[in-house]
Amino acid sequence: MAQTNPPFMSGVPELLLLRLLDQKEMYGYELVRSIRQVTADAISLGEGVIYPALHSLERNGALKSKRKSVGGRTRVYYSLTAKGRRRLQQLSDDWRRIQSGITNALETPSHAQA
Amino acid sequence: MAQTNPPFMSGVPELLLLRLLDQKEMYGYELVRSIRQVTADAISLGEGVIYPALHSLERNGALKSKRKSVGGRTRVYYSLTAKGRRRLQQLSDDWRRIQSGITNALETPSHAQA
DNA sequence: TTGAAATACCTATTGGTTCGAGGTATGATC
DNA sequence: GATCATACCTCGAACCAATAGGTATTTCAA
Repeated sequence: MAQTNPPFMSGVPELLLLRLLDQKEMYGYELVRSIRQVTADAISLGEGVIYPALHSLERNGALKSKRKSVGGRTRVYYSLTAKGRRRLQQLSDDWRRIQSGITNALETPSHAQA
Repeated sequence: MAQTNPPFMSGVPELLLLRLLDQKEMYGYELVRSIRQVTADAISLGEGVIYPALHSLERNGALKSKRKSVGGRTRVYYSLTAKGRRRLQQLSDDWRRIQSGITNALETPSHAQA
């Protein structure tokens, strides 16, 4: 089914990952749960979204990773690079621009004048 | 270059079209300008986005159209169907959900506790 | 002790859709 | 008579989120 490009989700995984990792380093599985938490269950992203997104962000230099062994388990911790912080800034700005545009449009009273 | 699915734009054309056409019937070229206006230039959608979106919305029954001749020019006016109004309602709800989720995530103080 | 659930990682495929560029034609303007 | 604004349209590319499926280890209850 793949229900791709669902409404309003483009760019969202990247923004959330950068935002969370800007606060502290985390590993993939943790990020999946964390995203549900910080969005109060409004947004839920599966591992099939998170892992590829992490890999792609690392590939283009926005994230760096290190492996850690914790209680017999291997975790891959990610954190932001300088480039990642710039990208976060840019995405946040984009988000706020779109957000305010839509808010304007939705709030325009139903029979307002130009 | 095609700069596709730029961050945060998925679903946006559909939402804006339904929203504007819920207020009054309009034609494509008019909608292009209107979107810039109601979003205070935050969002600008070209004809290459608007026309296919209108056709697709009409195809699946959210819009109905009628041709009008105005001063020698042919215009295709679109308006919402009942299905279109339901779709608008659903998209608005989706938008508000995502929007509040992201706002939560972005506003979380940088070193907040779980 | 066995087996289910949670933890933790991963990939392949699909599908939808936005975008820029380009194309036609008419009316207005200079 | 040329250029601009109006008004419609299509095509192709690029992108990327989602589902589904796959591996392996630890934990815990029956």
